[in-house]
Amino acid sequence: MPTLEDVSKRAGVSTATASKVLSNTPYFTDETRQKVMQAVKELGYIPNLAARALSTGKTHIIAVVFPYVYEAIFTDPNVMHILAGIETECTSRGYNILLSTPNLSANEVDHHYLQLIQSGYLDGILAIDAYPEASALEPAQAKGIPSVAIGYGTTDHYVRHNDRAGGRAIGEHLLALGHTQIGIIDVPEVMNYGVQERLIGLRTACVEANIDFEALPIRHGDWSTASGAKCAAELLTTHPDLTALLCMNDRMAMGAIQQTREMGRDIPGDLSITGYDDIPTAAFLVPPLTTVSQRAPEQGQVAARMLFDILDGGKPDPVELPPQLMVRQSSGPATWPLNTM
Amino acid sequence: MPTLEDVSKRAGVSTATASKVLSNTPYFTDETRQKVMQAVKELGYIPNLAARALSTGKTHIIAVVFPYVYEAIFTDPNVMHILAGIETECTSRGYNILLSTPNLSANEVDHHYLQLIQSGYLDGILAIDAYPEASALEPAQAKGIPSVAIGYGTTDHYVRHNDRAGGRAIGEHLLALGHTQIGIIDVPEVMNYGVQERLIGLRTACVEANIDFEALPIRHGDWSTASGAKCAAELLTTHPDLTALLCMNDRMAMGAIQQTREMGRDIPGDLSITGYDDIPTAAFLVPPLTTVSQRAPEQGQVAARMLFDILDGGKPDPVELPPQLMVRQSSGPATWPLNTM
DNA sequence: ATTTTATAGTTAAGCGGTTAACTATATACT
DNA sequence: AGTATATAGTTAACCGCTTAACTATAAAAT
Repeated sequence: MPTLEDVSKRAGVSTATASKVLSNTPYFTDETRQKVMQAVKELGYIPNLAARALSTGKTHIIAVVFPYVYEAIFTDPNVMHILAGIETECTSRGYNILLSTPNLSANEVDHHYLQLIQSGYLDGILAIDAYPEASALEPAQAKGIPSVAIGYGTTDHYVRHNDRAGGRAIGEHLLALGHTQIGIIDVPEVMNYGVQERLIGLRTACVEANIDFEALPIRHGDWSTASGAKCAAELLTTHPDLTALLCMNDRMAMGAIQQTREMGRDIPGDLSITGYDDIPTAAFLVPPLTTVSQRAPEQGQVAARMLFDILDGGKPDPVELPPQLMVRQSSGPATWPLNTM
Repeated sequence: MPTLEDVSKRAGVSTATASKVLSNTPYFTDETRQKVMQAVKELGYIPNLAARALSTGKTHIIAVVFPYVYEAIFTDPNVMHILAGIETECTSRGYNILLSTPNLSANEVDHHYLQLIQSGYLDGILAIDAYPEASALEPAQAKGIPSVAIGYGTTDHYVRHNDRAGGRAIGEHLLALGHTQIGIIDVPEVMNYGVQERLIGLRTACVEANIDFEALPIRHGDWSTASGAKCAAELLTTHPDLTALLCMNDRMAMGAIQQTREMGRDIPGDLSITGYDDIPTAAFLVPPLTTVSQRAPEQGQVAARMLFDILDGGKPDPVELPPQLMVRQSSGPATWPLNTM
């Protein structure tokens, strides 16, 4: 691997000149520039990033951190879409992405992760923080490393989906269609902070429509399709008068759809079903699923931009992305009195 | 940020001693070790990785490369599972993962990617190579950077799913159930090399069972659920005598299942449907989908181990992971003569 | 008593860039 | 003519860590 010294020797200049020419510093004759460039080309010179990093203190690496708070995070469509958004932005800026998956679930903090953060290897950090309590960014902030949280972190800088508005939007949608008997399929409180926010938004929508939110039947799944089917079965059996099922993610909604059809009820004729997330499959289900998009790729992009802004010395304000209601065919007007079996 | 020099001063030793103590070099008194460790702890010293990298030539970073050969690669469950497998192995060895998504689709090679490869920032490369023609590893190999391909690359070192055996296995499964009229839903040749291999395996199974493979009706989808439904509709309309649909991925199989039910036919009573990949949802579909697992996490893990073996000076042999047939309820005995609508 | 060997530590030379500080010349300004 | 300024390039220190080569002492071997 040729070094800057090789280049400078071949070009007949000092390493300082070679270095400066390569970084487009002014005050060099075209001739000198040509000589250096020529040498670079002939030798196939590529700067050594470790040396540059040591010298400048900048690595052009940013870490994307997603804590192992739950299994299968690598296949969570939301998380991966966020990652895709980050990737787009970073690549276009010439930054590299380093993946880190610290184990925050244990009592002790992940040692390897702490080392990495303080190693000077990272120009900045983007963390997917699901809860304020288990923030991956606290140690980073303590060390003054520029960082942006995606979700419910405790940093000054964050971008998140407005779950409260999302819950309210989907609620208002169903209420506007005349639904008053709505069954809810969510997940246990500990599994997601955003879901709690959505429930608050949903309650607001109910209050404004004079519906008793507390009276709505609710079941806790675990995000999986299977649990959605199970919860739907329970809800429809114990509350045959329900005209809608509101699910906190699309996969559980898929399960609910299957289960509902299994029980011989038409969607949306007899029952409306809504999801959350707008996963790619949602639009292709039969019937296509009414859901809420969290605009995950945008979250990633916005977070990355925010981080670059900080690196440039800016002080960007937090961003709350409004939800995007995707009305499709799985929700329709409430039919009342219900045409039960 | 405290440096080694700070540590050595505080401990009253030379930086060499401090450095060696930290790397467990022999020939030091316990007293000296204690002094150094004490200083490290008091100062909260963390080695600067850029400096270490410059000095040792090792960064402990390996790049995971997935070319942008098709859209939505970040949500391809197989790719993400491979990534998860890699992550597990790398984390346990104290290596960091740098994500790279070069654009190989254009005529020119990705410049940023080439720079990265030759920058000395990478100890090794793991690439997901879908085709021998568009290998992300060629430039890396040219520079002598340790690299392992996952899929159909051109490197000495690779790990791949045995698609041929997989195609054969799923074929033999259907044939053993008595199916002879099998409709195939695959994707255009250019979209995936592995699929071509599966078809070869399938043909072998047919030949051995005295079935004319060439006569089997086939439709090309695009991996999506919607395309699966469309192809299924076409096949079942033009060939009402089909008793099975063999799909080249699970998502198309999902579409096929929906479409088939829409058309009033029972699965597996009237028609067997199989997928490929064994995505997480596959087991929870109604009916649960018979499919083939590519064992993606294992591919990732094996590839990572292989790379570490190379880094340790080894010369590991390529690995072909045998397919894992997941027989579930979407496939059953062929019923003949067919009970058509 | 002298040479080996093992133990315990230090000095200083890299690794490959960047950049502040400096030198040197040509041009422009009083 | 003398000073300021713009232009063009060099020297050498520095970033923080590793490690080969060296010094120095004590214990073991000859």
